[in-house]
Amino acid sequence: MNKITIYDTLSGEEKELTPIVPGKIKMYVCGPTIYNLIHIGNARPMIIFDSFRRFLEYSGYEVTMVQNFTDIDDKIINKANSENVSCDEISERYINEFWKDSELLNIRAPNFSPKTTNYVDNIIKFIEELIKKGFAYQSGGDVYFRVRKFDKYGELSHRNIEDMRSGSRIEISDIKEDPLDFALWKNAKEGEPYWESPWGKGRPGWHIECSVMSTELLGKEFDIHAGGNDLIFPHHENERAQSIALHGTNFANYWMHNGMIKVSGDKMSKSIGNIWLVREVIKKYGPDTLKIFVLSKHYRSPIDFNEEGLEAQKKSVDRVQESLLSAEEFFGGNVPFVKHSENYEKEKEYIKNSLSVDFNTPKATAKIFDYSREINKAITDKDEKAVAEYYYLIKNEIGSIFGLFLSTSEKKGNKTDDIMKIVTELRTVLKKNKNYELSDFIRNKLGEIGIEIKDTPTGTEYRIK
RNA sequence: GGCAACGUGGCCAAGGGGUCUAAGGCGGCGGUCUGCAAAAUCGCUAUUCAAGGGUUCAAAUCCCUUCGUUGCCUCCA
Repeated sequence: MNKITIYDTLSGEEKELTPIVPGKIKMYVCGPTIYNLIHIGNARPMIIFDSFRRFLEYSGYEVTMVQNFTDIDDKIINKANSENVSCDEISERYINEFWKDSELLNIRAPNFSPKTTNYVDNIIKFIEELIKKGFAYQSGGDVYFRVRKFDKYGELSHRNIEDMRSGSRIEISDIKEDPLDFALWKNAKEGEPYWESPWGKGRPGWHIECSVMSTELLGKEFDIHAGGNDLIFPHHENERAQSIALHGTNFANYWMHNGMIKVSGDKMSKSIGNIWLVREVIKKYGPDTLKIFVLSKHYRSPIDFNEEGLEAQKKSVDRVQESLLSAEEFFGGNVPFVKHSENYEKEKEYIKNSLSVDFNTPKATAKIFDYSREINKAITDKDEKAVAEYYYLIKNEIGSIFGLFLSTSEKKGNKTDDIMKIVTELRTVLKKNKNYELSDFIRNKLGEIGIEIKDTPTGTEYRIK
């Protein structure tokens, strides 16, 4: 297996990936709170970590991936109240929609997709243990984590407790022993959903769910914990504190965090209201465009999102799709498999090596365009072997790692093809008779409805845009 | 105020001590092909990597300072 390095937030450096169990990787990705349709800010970690997981599998690892749904939380309660429906109805609805968007993006489902509300018993037990160990205390109907008792607090987000106090934006509360303490269990207010617990009716705090579900599904110590970098503090810091306090293990050995998507300088966020829904973007630009747009930037850098950028990306993706389609037509439908040449293996190595250094997807995706050009050249040269080789480098190597270019040829319907054949023949006759006025008229009219005519030396072709 | 990241061509974006007169994409310019067009293809489009110092035989890459941008410190992917 090739050496893979990734940047680890905790140590602040690139580290070689060494799994706890050789050949196996267990990873936990923080999923969304499901109170709305997902936007492309939510989609970035989905795209990145789905690809990373596929890359690990491509590299020979057996991967167990967990991504949770937070299905109980203030925002869900608010949404439910505003629509006058139950929280369950809200979370079920948006989980459903989440899967639709995932599928549109060609994102594989994780091995486990746990929901917080299914783990309340485990959460209660976890909290009880923390209380027994002195890391948590009850105050009224709430339970809090005693931050100062955990001496590693702040390690992950690289900050120290004293700095945080001087910031003094932390609310002072007389029910907490210390302003830094955070809630493990929240007392239920009037009209809120609740579960029975040793501390009365209430619900889990935000951070505890991930500690519990990761432990239940992956064990007390696992390999990779991932999510957006806005979760580093407080969410991941708190998760880590709870888990290490209770189990004494390292919890997660590697912390991966993706950068934010910004819109003209601001972070894309539901609370600011500058969001782009995944399904809107896909409808307008297609899944491959969105994915390559995301993957052509390094996952830790911020991305500035704008339509011009997507527009440019779409053009590049259309060109690739065009060449794949041409390759299929070149072989009359199906591109035959060919024995991997030395060159093919060399290219595979290049892709693998690029992705093995802190998952450098921009370097790998750049290859798509090189291969696309090679396909076009090979078609011109009638080099069957090369056409097939570069076709499969895109489709089966890069495509399988990133979930790209799954379907190329379904843009044409059967009847459309028949009609177009007639139109094409008509134009050929017209052109033979030098009736360019009429043949151009047909071409222009078709162009207006999005059918592009191309008169090539070998005959007339068309594309539906 | 504290912590962290970043500043590469007109725009997006890799590279992270020598193979960099810097990959790839978008755009632009020119050639080939074509009745014309589109597509394709070929060539050109950063002696330069925010600015100023320093280390080194050698820096876009390391160090310092300044300027600028962003994220986190409160729910957030």
